Amino acid sequence: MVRVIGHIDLDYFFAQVEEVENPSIKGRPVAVCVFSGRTKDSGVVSTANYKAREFGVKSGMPIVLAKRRLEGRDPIMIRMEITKYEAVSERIMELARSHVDILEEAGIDEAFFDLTIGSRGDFNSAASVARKIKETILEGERLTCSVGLGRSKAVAKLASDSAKPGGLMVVSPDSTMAFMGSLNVGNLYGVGPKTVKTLEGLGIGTIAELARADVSLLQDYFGRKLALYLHAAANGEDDDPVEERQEPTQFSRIITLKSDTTDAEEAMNQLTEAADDLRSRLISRKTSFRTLSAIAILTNLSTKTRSKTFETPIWDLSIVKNALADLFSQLSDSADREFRRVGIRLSDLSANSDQKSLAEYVGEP
DNA sequence: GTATGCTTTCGGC
DNA sequence: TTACGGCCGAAAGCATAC
Repeated sequence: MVRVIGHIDLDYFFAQVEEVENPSIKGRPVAVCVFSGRTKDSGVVSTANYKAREFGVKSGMPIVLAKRRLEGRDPIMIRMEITKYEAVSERIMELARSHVDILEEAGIDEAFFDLTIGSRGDFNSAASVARKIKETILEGERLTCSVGLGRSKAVAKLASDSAKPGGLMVVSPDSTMAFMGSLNVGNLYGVGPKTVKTLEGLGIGTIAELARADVSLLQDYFGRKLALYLHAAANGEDDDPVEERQEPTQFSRIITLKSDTTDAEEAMNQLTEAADDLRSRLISRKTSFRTLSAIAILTNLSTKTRSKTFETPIWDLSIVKNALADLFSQLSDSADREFRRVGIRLSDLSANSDQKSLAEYVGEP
C-alpha cells in the first residue's frame, strides 16, 4: 500500500502571529527576537517575516546585525512571547488533527500527518483535504501555512518547503524523483550543513546522486542507521511512520550570563530561577527524571555537557543540588574557556500516570 | 554478534 | 569589523552483558 503522507508548516510562524495580533505592522519588516539581557540588543532573531528576509534578515542572526540590515526601513523588532505562540499552535494542531488519520507534531509550527486511510490512497482526494485544512486555519486563526503531500515524510517535508509560502504541493509517487532529484541534499529532512559537507567530499551534491550512491560507502561515513535512512529518503522510500507524539522526553532551561565566568558556583547561583521553573514543571506534569545534565555554552559558542543518571526516578530537583554542582565543576575543569551561557536539562522522564497507579492497585488486598 | 544503557554531540526551528 | 537563544528530539560513541 502506498502511503499518503503530508507535512504542514505555518509560514514564518511567530512573526505571522504578531502580524495577526497587530495588522498595522503588515508590509513592514518584522523580526521576532530573543533578547538575552546581556546588553541592550544582545540576542538573536528567532523569526523574520518575508519583508525582513528581503533584506537578508533570518533566524539565528544577531539582533544588532539585523537592526543594521533594516536601518531606515521602518522595522519592527518584537520580543518573543513563546506562551502566546504555544496557545495558537495548540488550537491549530487540533484543527488539523480533526481532518486526518494521524497527526505528529514536529515542533511548534509544523506537523506530519497520515491520510492513507482517509484518502483511500488517492492523492487527489488527499489534496482536497489539504486545501480544507488550509482554509480552516485561515478562517479560524487568520494564518497561512504551506502544505506538502508525498509518499513519505521526507518527500512531504520537501514538498511543503517548495510550497512556501502559503502553497500546496502535491508530489504523487510517480513524480517523486522528477520532483526532488535535482534538489540539493541539504534540502532533505535531517541533513544539516555537516552532513552536506561530508557528502560533498564524496562527490554527492543532489538528491538523485545520493539516491544512486553506494550504501556501504555511506555507512563508512555516517554509520549504518543514518546511511540507510539517507539512501531511502533520497529514493523517496523512507518508511518512517507518522506517530502521535507522546509526552516530552526532556525538559531544559538555559540562560545567558550577564558576563562570562569560569566559576562553577557562580554559574549555579545564576540558575536558581531556571531550577525553580524546572521544579514546577516536574510538579505540574507529575513527572520524574533519572538523568540530570549541566549545560555550558563557552565563550567561543561551543557547547559542553556533563550528565549523571540516577538509579531511581527523582521527583524533586532540589535533592540533587549537590550532584548538579558537581557536574558544573566537572565542566569548569574540562573547559579551557569561560562559560557564556549555562543551563540544566532533565531527561529520562517518566510520568506518574494516575490511571496506571489505579490499575496497579486493582486486585491488591 | 546483538541488545541495552548511559553520555555527549548534533541538527532543526 | 564583530556581533550570537532557548529550546527540542535523535543518534553517535562507548561500555557492558549475554
